[in-house]
Amino acid sequence: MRRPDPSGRPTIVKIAAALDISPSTVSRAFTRPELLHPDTVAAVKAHALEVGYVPNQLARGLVSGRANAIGIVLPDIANPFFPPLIRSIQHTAHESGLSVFIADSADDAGREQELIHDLGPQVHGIINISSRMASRDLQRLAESHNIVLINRDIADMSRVLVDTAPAIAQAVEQLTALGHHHLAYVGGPKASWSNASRSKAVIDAGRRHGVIVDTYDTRLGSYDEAWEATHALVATGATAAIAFDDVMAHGLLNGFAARGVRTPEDISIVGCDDTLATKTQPELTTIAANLDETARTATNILLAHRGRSRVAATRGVQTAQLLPGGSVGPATAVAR
Amino acid sequence: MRRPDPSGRPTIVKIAAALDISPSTVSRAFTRPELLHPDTVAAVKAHALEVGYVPNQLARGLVSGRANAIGIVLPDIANPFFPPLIRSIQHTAHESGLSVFIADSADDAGREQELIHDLGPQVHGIINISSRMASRDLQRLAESHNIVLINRDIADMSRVLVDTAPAIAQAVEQLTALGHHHLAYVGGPKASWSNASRSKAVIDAGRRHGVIVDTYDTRLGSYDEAWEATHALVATGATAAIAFDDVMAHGLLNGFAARGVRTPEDISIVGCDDTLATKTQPELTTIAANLDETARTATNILLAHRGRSRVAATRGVQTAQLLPGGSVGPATAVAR
DNA sequence: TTGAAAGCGCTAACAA
DNA sequence: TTGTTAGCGCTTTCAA
Repeated sequence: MRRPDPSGRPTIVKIAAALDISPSTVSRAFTRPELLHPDTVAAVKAHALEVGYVPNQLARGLVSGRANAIGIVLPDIANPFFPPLIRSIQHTAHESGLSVFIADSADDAGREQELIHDLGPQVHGIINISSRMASRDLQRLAESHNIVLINRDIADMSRVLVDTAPAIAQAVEQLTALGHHHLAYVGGPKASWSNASRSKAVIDAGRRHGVIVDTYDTRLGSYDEAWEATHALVATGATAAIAFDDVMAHGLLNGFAARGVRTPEDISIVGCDDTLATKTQPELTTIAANLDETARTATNILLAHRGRSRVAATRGVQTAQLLPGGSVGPATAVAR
Repeated sequence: MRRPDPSGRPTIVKIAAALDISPSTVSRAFTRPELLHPDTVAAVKAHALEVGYVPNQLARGLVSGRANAIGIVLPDIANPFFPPLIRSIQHTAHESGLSVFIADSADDAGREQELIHDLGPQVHGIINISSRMASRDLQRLAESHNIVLINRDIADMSRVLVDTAPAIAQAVEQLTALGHHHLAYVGGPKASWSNASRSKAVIDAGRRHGVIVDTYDTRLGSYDEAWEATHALVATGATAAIAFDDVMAHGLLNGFAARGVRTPEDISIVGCDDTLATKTQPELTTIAANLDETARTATNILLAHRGRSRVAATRGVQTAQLLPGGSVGPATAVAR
């Protein structure tokens, strides 16, 4: 493997020397071509292409104090909810000529804080998805960093939220109409705003319709925890379960099946996030939002804030929709 | 939102001035503390912590010509095979104080080439996973970039391969022992080395055991394509299908089910990659490798090559294992 | 429309 | 063990 020695890589100065013009002119050909004579721009670009010139983003960034990049900080890349968001953020950033750093905090709030602290000063801004940090810590970081949150609602911070409450209310309403009087909410990660928000939505809707709502907390919000929870759930007499997300709903589906409890005949299940709804049997009834739009909005807010201080915080909301599948049915008269 | 103005952020020079020492001493306190008097190091670190100093990676990188970062380039972040790899790479890099850029080529070889070309010069190296590029283009890029491939086998380039061939041979052997004489391989992405390698493994093993092997090509290797393929498959008389990956195996499973073909009673299915094997019904028989190890190996090779030119190419192999599930059973005597 | 020169924050010879 | 100095590649005043 051969790599050019440091002096081999084309630079603005070398291009300038080759064309017998000044380095600033070469620089302007890329950054402010409208200031230059079109012929000059053309000549520079042609030569640059020929020698394979790639602008050194480090040197560029050193002047402005920021790399030509943004960062994404999230709890766990492997959760299927995140990759589509990452992809959209990356594509949006790429359109603005920005690269994307990614950092996975392994569900650890301390690690998350450290990552933002270290990465923050190097980039134009950070999109922090499903943050596990305490609000006051986030607010403190926001004093010195450009941060946009996704699925975390903190006053005075810019954020884009996927609002699942209306769809959850609708799901509860449909369930009660189908004769379900005893629901369970199987919760996700403790420190997750989405979980708090969904939990509240189920409880509120349950109260409005006068039905019982049990809440099952989990530590991580994993498939396995949901699967295990079915052991306790079968004993309670609940006829419908709303899960934090599709992964957990899938755990419920399979856990119940392993115990001989059929979906939707014996138990109705509602998921969330639409990560694999159409792939289960029966297909999950779930709740979906436009994640592409969510990601683009967050990225655009971030870029709008870039370099400016004292920007008013923005609050964007994407309302999620209930997607009927085959995992919801009428409550059975027979108590189990 | 308040962000420090450019002059507000602490720098090495400011710390040096405050402590009345030279900037190089401050620099060394972070990079080569063993050269300094312990008291000096302590004083610098204490002050740095107090004023919230974060080293400017851009300036650091400008000197060496490379950012303190590596890049990951892959076809599609949302494919469940990749996120665990990304996570491991990121954690390994973090241990070496490196950040990670991520770039998704949207399955487009041209885009991939562009991403490597633009990102390459800025980083210590690039891990290119499941590359879709032509070999000669990759080789050309490797002349001027530090690249480590995962799941792409090109002579003279460093690479880490997940070898699924032995496990596939074993699967074919088990299937024939169970009376299957007509197999189908449902292929993945056209430009994928893994697909070519798996396809060949199935065909070779089939030949050795004297059984028929049909091959079904797809464009993207998606769940939907696999689902659709079951329409054609039911007519062929094949009693077992080996899919490119678990996502496609899942598509087969559900597609067959929708057509009243039961797994494993009527059809046996083998997946690959272990992305959701335990979550299907029945649980998929699949093929798994140690991805964590794969990612660490690739990252370590990359870091070992960093900054050095003319390094001998390394070829690492992770051998995948067959994981028996419930989706394989004896061939039925009844032809469908 | 172009050029000259200073400087972004840091590291790394070289000197002391 | 610490200081001095030059310079990484680029942008950006200021001047022409």
